[in-house]
Amino acid sequence: MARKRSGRQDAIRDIVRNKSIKTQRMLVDELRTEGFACTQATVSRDIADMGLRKLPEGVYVLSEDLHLQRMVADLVIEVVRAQNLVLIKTRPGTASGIADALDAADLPDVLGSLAGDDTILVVTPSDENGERLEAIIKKLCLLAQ
Amino acid sequence: MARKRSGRQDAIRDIVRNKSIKTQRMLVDELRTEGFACTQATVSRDIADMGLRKLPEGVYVLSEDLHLQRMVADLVIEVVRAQNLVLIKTRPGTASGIADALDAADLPDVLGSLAGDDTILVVTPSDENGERLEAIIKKLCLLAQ
DNA sequence: CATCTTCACGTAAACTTATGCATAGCAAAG
DNA sequence: CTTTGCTATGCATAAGTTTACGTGAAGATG
Repeated sequence: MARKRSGRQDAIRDIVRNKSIKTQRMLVDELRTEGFACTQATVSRDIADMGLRKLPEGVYVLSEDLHLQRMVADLVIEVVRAQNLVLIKTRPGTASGIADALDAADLPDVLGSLAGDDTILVVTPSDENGERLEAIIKKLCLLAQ
Repeated sequence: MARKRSGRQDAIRDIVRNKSIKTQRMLVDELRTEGFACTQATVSRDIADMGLRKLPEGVYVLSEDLHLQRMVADLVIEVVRAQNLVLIKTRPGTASGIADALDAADLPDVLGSLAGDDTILVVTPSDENGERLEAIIKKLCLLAQ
């Protein structure tokens, strides 16, 4: 039975990273499409357990991602992708700091990264992974916190 | 008419700095004791206007104080007071950084501060001001954010 | 087994915050 | 002195979140 719960919480992690979840109701709906039927009350408890945060913009974020979130929102200028490679253009001198935060966030799509002065090259396993990572970073860019 | 509003918002600033306000209802009550009669709806709008933040711990904080808030919560070890002087004991090497944040927050009680390596001396106008400042810092210490 | 305990969960209620609508007060224009 | 327009506000209510309570499943224990 604990299996159901932790599976669901894993799913929540994915969903929150990939979509902009603004209410617990939305999260319930997303979970349902992935085969996890539960109620909003349960999601409320999961959110408390997992320490999810709701930003002033009204979006839920993993607390592990908060640091990355702040750095990206403040310092990233542009994100582009070439197949499985994601290039992140940053403010001068900040690339390695962001790359550290990126590594620390331990995203499943990231194989490794290489930081210059104002550019980070991130290597992902496949084009698909690259696409997902690109989407995640771009989503983070939009949030101010 | 704008006078009423800005007076009230000044009062909110004071209240939020000096007490741990957890709900808009509490804020309405506090305002009422200071002669500002208004409803929760109005407070909700004031909070939005002023950019107040509700921390995960459930306490409202001025957004201007957020930076100070984070530093104090992370780095301050102890706060003591001798009359109008407040001594803040910090982690080694962080005193001047915290002092900067303290100055930047522009608290009404602070005349000036003097930072060593792991200690800050803050001078306030009177014993009363010292007491208030002590309370404010101690309040900030309790919050994790 | 029978009983007890614990844990996850749904339901419904309570609580907290945001908002649509109507209005009062004030100011500028006619 | 009206009319028009704008801002701040209250009221009622919607929207969103948390919580008290009860239930059932899965294990321990005797």
